[in-house]
Amino acid sequence: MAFEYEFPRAALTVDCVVFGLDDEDLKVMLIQRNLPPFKGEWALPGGFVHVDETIDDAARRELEEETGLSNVFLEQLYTFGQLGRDPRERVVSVAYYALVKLMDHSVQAATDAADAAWFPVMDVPSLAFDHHDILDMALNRLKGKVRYAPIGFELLPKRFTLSQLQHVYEAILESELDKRNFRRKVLKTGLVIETDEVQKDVAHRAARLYEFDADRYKELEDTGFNFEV
Amino acid sequence: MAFEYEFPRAALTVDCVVFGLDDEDLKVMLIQRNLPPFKGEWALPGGFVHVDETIDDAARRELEEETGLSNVFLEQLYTFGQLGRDPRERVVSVAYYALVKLMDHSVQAATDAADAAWFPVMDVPSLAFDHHDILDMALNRLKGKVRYAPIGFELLPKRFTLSQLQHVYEAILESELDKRNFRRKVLKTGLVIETDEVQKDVAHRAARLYEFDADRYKELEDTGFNFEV
DNA sequence: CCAAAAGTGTTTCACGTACACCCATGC
DNA sequence: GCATGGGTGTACGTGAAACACTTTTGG
Repeated sequence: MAFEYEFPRAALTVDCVVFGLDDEDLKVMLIQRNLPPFKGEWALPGGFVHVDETIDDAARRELEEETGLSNVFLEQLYTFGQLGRDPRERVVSVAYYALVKLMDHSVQAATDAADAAWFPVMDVPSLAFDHHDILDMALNRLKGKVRYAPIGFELLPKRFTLSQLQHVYEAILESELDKRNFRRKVLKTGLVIETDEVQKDVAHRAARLYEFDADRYKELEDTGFNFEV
Repeated sequence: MAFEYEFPRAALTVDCVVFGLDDEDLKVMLIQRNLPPFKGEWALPGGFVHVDETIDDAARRELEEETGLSNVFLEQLYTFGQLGRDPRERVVSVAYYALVKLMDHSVQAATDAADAAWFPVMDVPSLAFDHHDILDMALNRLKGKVRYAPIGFELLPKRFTLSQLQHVYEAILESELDKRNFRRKVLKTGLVIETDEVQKDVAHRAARLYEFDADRYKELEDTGFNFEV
């Protein structure tokens, strides 16, 4: 007990909503708490912000510590400061959401922490604290942002088929899209480049693989451009 | 010095970017600091979050204390936690942006705090802390959000002319809009209702006054609707 | 040869956009 | 009567949406 202040201070934490796409389902990573409060319940990964690290750094550190994930898309979501959201004391939490490429690393590798697991976002268990509110807001942000920013790619491996990309959008937006219209629209943006590689080991006609052209997106962004799906 | 913690804690503050529309210009309210650090420089209104109030409440309280404004549109913007953003110690600030109806209360009434003043957003003085970053982000948020949410009305009195509404959009988006197309599009949303009142004391043909239909917006919102201008 | 997903064009309709003139009012 | 902003309609082109069949590959 060595740090003293003139006025009482809230504790500052980060919580991360980590999304991944597994087959057709949008999933979120949860960890089972092994400490009170809410011991044994599922919660978003997160923890305290150190006084000598930025909030972004804290989010990345906690993510790596608790789930082994690094080098992921991570963006600040909202700061939750309701009274009583933590039963112990006043805790203000800066929430982030992350998008990870589940198809690269298998789900296994990403969840070797025994108490971490992926849940379909449409079927999550009861959550600790106000983490349901945080998850809801993250889902809404994702649904909104995916329509005007090219973040869908963050859920896919570097090379992907257009059908995979379409499934990303369908999973996030919870609606079916027309294949021909989707392909035409995506290709017209000029932001996906065709490679000369095709799928392997599939029991049907192999689809062509594409890559997202991040450089071109940066150019277009400057000239006031809007990715739209 | 009565409050002790096991680990050092950041101080938590709120900062408010208050927008108003004065004639044709989008303006932001700044206050001149009378305490170090940055004494004498302009800054966003803000202050410390009390341990027993929510962050939203803190923002409203600071806004009222420092500028006399209450009952305004207020929304959380982003949380700024860079190291060194406050030279004294680690301070994390939750930024908000507010939209006020400048035409109701005259500018005078809103700025009777002697050290508060409105500046055109395109011509603000040098600001304390990282407040330029906060202002930039607030402007970008406003530009984005005004396109899909009916928040432009928050800058106008309850009853307004369609030309006033158009000026709101032109000021925020920094572009000129076609009068006929704008009126058609706005009226087609069904979210502005014609009153039987017209302007008074104008040196030309008096324009009809309209009101925003908040009830109808709530209905439409539920059925998945998007205000678009 | 069958199953499974890849890949491909056209038509239709709604909406965005560009554009110019008369009207009402106060001074 | 003139200056000032209020108010109105149409034509054109682009883009969104709906829609079905052939192709390729592995088993």
